[in-house]
Amino acid sequence: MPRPRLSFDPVARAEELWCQHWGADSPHDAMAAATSVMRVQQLLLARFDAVLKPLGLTFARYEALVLLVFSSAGELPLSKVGERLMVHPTSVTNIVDRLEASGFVERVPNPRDGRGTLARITPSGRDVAARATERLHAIEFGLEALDARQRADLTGLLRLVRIGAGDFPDSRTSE
Amino acid sequence: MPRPRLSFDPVARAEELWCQHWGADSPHDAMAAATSVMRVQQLLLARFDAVLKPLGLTFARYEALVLLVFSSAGELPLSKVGERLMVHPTSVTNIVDRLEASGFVERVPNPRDGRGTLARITPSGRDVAARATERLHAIEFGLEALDARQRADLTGLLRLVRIGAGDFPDSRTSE
DNA sequence: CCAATATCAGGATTACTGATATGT
DNA sequence: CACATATCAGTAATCCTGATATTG
Repeated sequence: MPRPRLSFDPVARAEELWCQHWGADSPHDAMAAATSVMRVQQLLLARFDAVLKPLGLTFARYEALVLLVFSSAGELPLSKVGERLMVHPTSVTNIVDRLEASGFVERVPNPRDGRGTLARITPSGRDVAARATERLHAIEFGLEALDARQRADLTGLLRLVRIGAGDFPDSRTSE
Repeated sequence: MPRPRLSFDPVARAEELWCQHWGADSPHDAMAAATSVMRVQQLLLARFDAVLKPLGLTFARYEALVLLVFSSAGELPLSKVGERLMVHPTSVTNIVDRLEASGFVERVPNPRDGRGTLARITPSGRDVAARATERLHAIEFGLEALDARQRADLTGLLRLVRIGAGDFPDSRTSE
């Protein structure tokens, strides 16, 4: 449905030129794979933000909201939110500010740590999270082009990359 | 080598909770794959920017520089740069501003179109691009965890997603 | 006159640094 | 006192809208 941006595969073209300029012994296959990740992320994020915009959400705020929906009490310390979403503490403050201004979360002091603050999801927040999820389900998170097997393969390959980059420890190794 | 951020796989955890909250018939596999793309992109970009920072480059500027290195004459219209990198015209202006301030590119009027401007790479720009590429090769673009087969598989799967999102037309179809 | 090419002004979002108030 | 948890001020990077001068 979307109009193609280019008349050729930019990743394949780049890999070809890479070999010519920097040698066939360069890790051109890694360059092509990494470039693909970057480009797909751009394409997916653009689609997600377009779908969420009418609801007053960005994808970052949606992720924070879902984290709260999934928590047992509907609330989490801001530090936990930042850790899980890999965002800077000051960015968490900003994101929660916006969500609070929209009435989707509220700040409450952490009863178990006087220094901390909890973000607590509101009924309105749960409602918008459900509607946003519906919309993302409708576009299959931008992955209509992949079948179940391919989605699992993709997740598995990226899982290896995440372990290699220290996202979480590989439970199958003794470390 | 990097210290793990979490003690569990956040993507697997999310997929589990997704089924509990929004049903096993939801496209939870697409959610898991899309979330993996987002997370890997964050991890890779952080590594790339860390490696490029000592050279005075961000990954976005590096990509623009490589585009010029690969062009036959070492120069391209700014509009072409934006198209290829999927960045907004105003962002191209900004990126070229920075590269020009660093002495890595220069602006010259487009002799074939009086409205346009070319970004032309300088000898200094070619030098820093080569050194940056060396550094990225040294970390195998963050994909040390994948072998050649896995890199090709990853690129192939993401190619399907890109075609589905309209990145470029599938040459095997008649359209 | 209409369309394309930058560029600029201004606003929005997120990342980061450094400083700070508070509490463990 | 050292450390952790937000928050704030300020800067940087990028995206976007709208306006503009120039040119095709």
